[in-house]
Amino acid sequence: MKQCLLFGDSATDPQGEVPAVIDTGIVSELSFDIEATGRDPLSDTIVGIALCKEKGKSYYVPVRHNGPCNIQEALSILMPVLEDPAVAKIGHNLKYDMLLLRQEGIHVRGRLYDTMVASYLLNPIKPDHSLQDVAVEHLAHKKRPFAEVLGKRASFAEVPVEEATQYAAEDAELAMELKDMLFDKLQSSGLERIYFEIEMPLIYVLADMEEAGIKINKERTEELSKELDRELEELRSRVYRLAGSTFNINSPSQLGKVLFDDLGLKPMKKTKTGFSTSMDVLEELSKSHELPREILNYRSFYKLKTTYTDTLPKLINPRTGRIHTSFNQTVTSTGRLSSSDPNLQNIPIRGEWGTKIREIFIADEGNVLVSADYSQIELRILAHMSEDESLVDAFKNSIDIHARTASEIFGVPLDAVTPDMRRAAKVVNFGIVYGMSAYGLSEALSITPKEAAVYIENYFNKHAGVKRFMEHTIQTARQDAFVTTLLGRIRPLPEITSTNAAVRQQADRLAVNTPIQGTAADLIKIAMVRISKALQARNLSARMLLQIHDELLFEVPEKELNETLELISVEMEAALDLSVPLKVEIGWGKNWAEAH
DNA sequence: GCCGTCACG
DNA sequence: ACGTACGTGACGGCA
Repeated sequence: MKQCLLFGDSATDPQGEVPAVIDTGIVSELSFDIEATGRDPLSDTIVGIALCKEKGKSYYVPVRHNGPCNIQEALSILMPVLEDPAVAKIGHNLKYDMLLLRQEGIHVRGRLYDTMVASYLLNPIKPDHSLQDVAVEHLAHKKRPFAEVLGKRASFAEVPVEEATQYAAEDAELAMELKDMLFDKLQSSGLERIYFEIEMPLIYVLADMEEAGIKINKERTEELSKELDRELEELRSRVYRLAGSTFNINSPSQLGKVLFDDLGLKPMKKTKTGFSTSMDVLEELSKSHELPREILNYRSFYKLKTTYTDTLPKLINPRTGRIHTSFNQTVTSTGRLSSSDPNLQNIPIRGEWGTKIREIFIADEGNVLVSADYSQIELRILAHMSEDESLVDAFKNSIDIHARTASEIFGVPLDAVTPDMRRAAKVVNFGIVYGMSAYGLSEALSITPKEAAVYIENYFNKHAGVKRFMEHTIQTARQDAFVTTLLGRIRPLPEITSTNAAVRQQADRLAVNTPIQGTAADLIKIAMVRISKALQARNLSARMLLQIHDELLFEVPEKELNETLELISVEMEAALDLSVPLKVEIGWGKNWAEAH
C-alpha cells in the first residue's frame, strides 16, 4: 500500500516539470543514498532536504520554503530514514547537515561517507575543499555558485522553489558522484582505514562536542575586561610619557617611527612593510630603553582583552547559555584539527593572566571539568618511529627525558644536571622535532651558533637512531614527493625537489616534522573515537568538550567521576600500541585552570 | 584583503 | 650561499 507524504506536491522533482509526489516507498528506496542539504548558511536553519537516489533521480523536500508545507510532518517522515543506522549517509560536510538536523530533533545515525573529508585525506594541502572546488577537480563539473542562486535575497527560503530544487538537487547529485570517485582513490592510496576507522566515526564525536559547547562565567569575564582596561590605561600613559608623544600603540608603523626615528633605537629586523617591532626585537631593545618593555606589556594585555575577555561573553549562545566552537576537520596539512569561531585551542595558559582566563571556563552544576593530556607525545612518537635505543630506553624506564638530554648534551652525570641545563635541553628536544638549525637554536637559547652546533652534535652522537630516522625520512620523501604518518595519512611535499635551496630545506623540515605531528594527530583522534564509544557502552554521561592537540577536556558528573577518569586514561593510553608506553596526565576541578 | 603580531600545542 | 623551528586562528591597522 502506497502512502503519500502529507506535504504532497511540495516535494519537487528537479528533472520533471511536474512536482513529484514523494511517498514513503520512494524514501525507503533512497536507503543507501541520502544527502541532507538544501541548507541555508545565512540563518543556520534547514530550508529543505535534497535526496539523491541515483544520477538523474533527485528530490527536494522544501521544509521551510514559503508555502503550505508542514515542517513537522515533513521531518517526521524523513526522520526514520535519517535515524536508521542501517542507512548510510552520503554528503559533503556532513557534520554541518547533522548539526542542523539536530536542531530539528533529528539524530542522524549510520555509516557516513563524507566527500569533503575524502578530498582532504587525498590532498591535505589543498586550500579549498568546498563542494564547488572538489567537483571541479574530480568531476570537472562547474557547479552554480550559491551566491548567484541567492542573488539579493536575504535567505535561501526566498529562492523560488523550482530554482531551489535545481540547486539543492545538484548538490546531492554531486556528492553521490564524488562518493564513488573519491572512494576508489582512497582505496588506491591506502587511506581506507583512516577514513572509515578514524575520520568518519570522528564526525559524530566532533558534532557532539560542538553541540555540547562549554560554559563560561560571564560576570567574571566582564570583571576581567574592566581590570584589563585599568591596566591598559596606566600602560598607555606610561608609554606616551616615555615616548614623549601620543600615538596609536597598536600601529606597528607609528610605533616604528617612535622607536627608530624619535628615540633613535637601532632597528634589527625588517618586515615587508617596515622595521619589525615583534616580540623578540622589543625584547632585545628593552636592554637599552624602558619603552620597549612597556610596549610588550601593553600588547599582551591588549591581546588578552580584545581576543578573549571582550569577545567570549558575546559568543554565549542564548539558547544553550554556552560557547560553541567549530572543529575543522579539513584544514591542516598534518592531520590535526583546528578550532574557530571562536578558536578554543589557543586559550591563554601561561602566567597569572593565563590562570585567570582559564578560570572562566567552568563546569555546569553537579559536574567537574576533567583535563587529560598526553605527556611528551611527540617525543614518544619520535622514539617509536626512529627506534632510537636511548630514547626508547628512557621512556620505557620513565626517565625524565629533558634531564637525560641535558646530561647528554652537556656531558655531565644525570644528578649534576641543573635547572638551567634542563631548560636548554627541553628547547633542544623540541627543536629536533622541528628540524631546527644551529642558528635557530642559538637564537632560542641566546647563545652563539657555535655553542648551539656543539649541543646538536652531542645530541646526535647519543641518538644515532634519531639521525638515521631523519635522514631516511628525507630520502624517502625525496623519492615519493610525500610523507606518511604511522597510520598512513599522507602529506604531499611538492617542494622537496625544488632547486631553490631555501625552499627545499623547508620541505626537508616538513618531511621530518609531519610524520611526528601527524601521528600524534591520528593517535588522539583514535582516542576520541574510543572514548566516545566506551562512554556510551558504559552508560556514562560525561561529555567531551574540547580537543587541544594533545589534551582532551571533558565535563563529567561528579557522581561518575572515578569511573570516568579511569575510562579516559585507559582508552587514551591504549589508543596505539607503540614500542614505548603512552602516558596520560589527568586532573579535574570546577574550572579549566583547576583541572589542569 | 593583506600584513604584522601574538595566543595556543 | 641559501635562510634559519612545525602547526594553527583572531585581532587591529592600513590601503
